[in-house]
Amino acid sequence: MSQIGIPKGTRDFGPEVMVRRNYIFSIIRKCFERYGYLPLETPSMENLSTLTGKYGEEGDQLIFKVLNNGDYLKDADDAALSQRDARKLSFSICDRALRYDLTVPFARFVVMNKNGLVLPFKRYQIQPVWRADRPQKGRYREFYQCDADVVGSDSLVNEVELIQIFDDVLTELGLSNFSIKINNRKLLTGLAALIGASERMMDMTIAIDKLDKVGLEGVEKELLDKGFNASQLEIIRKVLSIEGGISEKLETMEALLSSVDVAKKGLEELKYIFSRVEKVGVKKAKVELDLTLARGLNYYTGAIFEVKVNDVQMGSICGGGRYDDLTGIFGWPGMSGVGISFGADRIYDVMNELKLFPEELGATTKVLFTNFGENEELFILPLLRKVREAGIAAEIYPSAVKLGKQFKYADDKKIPWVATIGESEMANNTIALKDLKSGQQEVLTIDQLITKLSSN
RNA sequence: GUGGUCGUAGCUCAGCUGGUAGAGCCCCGGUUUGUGGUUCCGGUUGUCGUGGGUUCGAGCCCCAUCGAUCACCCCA
Repeated sequence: MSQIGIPKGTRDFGPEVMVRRNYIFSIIRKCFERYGYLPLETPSMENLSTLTGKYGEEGDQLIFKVLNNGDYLKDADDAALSQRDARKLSFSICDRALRYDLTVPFARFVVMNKNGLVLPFKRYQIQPVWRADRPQKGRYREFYQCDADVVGSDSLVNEVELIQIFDDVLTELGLSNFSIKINNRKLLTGLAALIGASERMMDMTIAIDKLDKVGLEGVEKELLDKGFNASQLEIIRKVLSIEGGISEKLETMEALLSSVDVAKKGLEELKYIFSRVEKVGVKKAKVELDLTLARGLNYYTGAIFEVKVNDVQMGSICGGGRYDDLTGIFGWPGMSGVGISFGADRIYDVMNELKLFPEELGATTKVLFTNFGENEELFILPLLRKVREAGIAAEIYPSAVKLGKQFKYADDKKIPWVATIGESEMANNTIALKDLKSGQQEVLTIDQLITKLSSN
């Protein structure tokens, strides 16, 4: 047994997987560009201080830290070292960390470049992120996020368009049974205020976020454990029991929460978003108002989104929301932003499970020229150049092995055409072109071959 | 961080109540040497994850360890 391997939660992507991944990425990228977003890349590493405190306590612990170079113990925290307090110690021996998401590095970029940006600034970013989580189904330690964010605009038109992007991309990828769940953090803030537990809003939201998993009773139990009292539970239960369509839910919430200004604002925002989405229409998405949606990331303040595929056992494949003051932490307050993120790896897993990848993605090389020897090689090389210049992916088998082996290579690599040139073809200036799928073979000139393969 | 399941040829796995390892696929060669995928014949492959223990004897039982996987927490 060999001992080589790769770190837990990471993966190699072989050619056939990469072809499919690129298919996903290209559809997402094209859609982002159709909506006016521009590309951005940031470094894999950020300063540790840039990342800490943005993802909640739980999130901070999942940040991969990078050990300093050189004599990194020189500045180590002596107290932490002697107490073997690894967490505390890490801050004195790690100045950098791998990025945990794309939104925070984006906010950092915006602040650093505030003088040169055209506002509102719309960017997209497709890069890997790292989380020191324990891997399981659909959860990796290195995975790709595909983000689109806009900062410098309060307009809810952005929210509406981002919902359209979810719908456009996932529909184009062939998904049909998925739900875009929408909520607004302001409602949760308002609810917490109403029951007099503003400072414990996170505890509350984390508990009610589990409604579909543990049921109403489970949620109430968790809330009780966390010290909420009966009258508080009463109100929360009312909210969680709200049923019906989007407008009914909104009306009921209004009746419950209209005394709280924040909540009122949140309800107005939601109404606006839903009415516009309805007006513009969706392709395949089911747009839902999910009052239990909370989302763990600390920085969200307004609308929040999550996308789930309904017929596959898998966590959410996309997320997003509005954050009013993410740039404020880096010294530029008042810049509201909103963004979404596609989890490419989960989308890949879902599409794989549902067999949604098109068949023909595998074929890259279109035609293989067989190799009989040096004379033929000399004859073929110029032809090959001509074929490639016509935009046709072509290759020559690099050595003159048995013909059967060369055909098998084409077959294994799913190359659809094989061009054979031997003595008689050279004499007549022709090519024997075989269609591996049908088994048919015909004799063509080079120009006929190019015409044929260009139109296929 | 907590818990469950599983580690046998390159891959997927079998191996009965403990008696010194198998199948299919893949790969390689052949089927008279310019035609793959289909048929037929032949061949290679393993310190049974690692370390220890029980036993006359362990792939199988016990302990430890590492790895994979699933669930919880949280999240894409």
